[in-house]
Amino acid sequence: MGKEMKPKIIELGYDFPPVYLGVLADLWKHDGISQKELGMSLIKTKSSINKMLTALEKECLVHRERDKNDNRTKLIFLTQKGKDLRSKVTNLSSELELKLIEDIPENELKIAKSVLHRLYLKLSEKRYNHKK
Amino acid sequence: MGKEMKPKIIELGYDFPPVYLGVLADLWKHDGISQKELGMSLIKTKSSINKMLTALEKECLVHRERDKNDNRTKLIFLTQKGKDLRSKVTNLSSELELKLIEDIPENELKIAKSVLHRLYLKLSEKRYNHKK
DNA sequence: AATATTTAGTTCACCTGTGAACTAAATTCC
DNA sequence: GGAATTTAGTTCACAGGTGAACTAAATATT
Repeated sequence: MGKEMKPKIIELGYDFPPVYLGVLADLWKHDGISQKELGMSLIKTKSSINKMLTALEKECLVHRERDKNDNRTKLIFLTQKGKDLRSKVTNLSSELELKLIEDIPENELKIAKSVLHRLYLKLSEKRYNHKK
Repeated sequence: MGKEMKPKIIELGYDFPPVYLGVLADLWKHDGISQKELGMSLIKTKSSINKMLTALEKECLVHRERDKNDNRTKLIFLTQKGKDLRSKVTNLSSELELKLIEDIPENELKIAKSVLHRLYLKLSEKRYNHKK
């Protein structure tokens, strides 16, 4: 899917790895969340999130602001450009997703997602135990 | 799963990335296949396969031989060490897999696998079309 | 038979993601 | 209220995977 989206990102005048769209997608849902929260929802480490944000900041799509209630955390906000990108990208990506899943029955998709989610939970739990 | 297996690989006296076990698993099924075939079955590019084999060769687990029928292709064979590793590793990994999928109903697993497979096919087909 | 195309493998520079070590702020606990 | 611990974020070196350019062998084309 990245291979599909990359040229479209370029067409829009930007240049960042397609996966980073996940960050924007998250922010389109809830603007002003912390890097920690981003990491949890995208299942990425803090170093990854950091790298992504640095790149998106360079493209002037997001910016970081210190949280006044907790000076350790930084809240991530969309710039106007970042907000404007939403409609263009969501069209493209939902089109792609539709083509991708068009002939897979909905209930099978649901089961597949839930199985993957359970595997994910098991593995993270396991990891956690080992760290102790 | 890599995180689980890594220390066990070390314990066995080897040192290579856990994903590379996939190569060995393939060879345990069919010894003497080409790099091309390995790439297809593991869904890896030829450069990846090359890197993996170079590492496994260094650990004296596999070796490459020119194919007498076609001098371009190299066939990959397990060394004695490579063969010996089989029982130790398959125990470990099937144990891990069992723990992982123990409480996921078999039919759901089957559906999940088939959904993923269909997604994979769709995406590769799409890529192929674009390349033309 | 000579040339062009395709195919298998190698090499290399690069991309994304991460762990580990670090800084600085907040919280916990005597 | 001061020391120890925890937490959020940054930095950096490295890991695994890949595309692109290459070599050499095989196959197709004429």
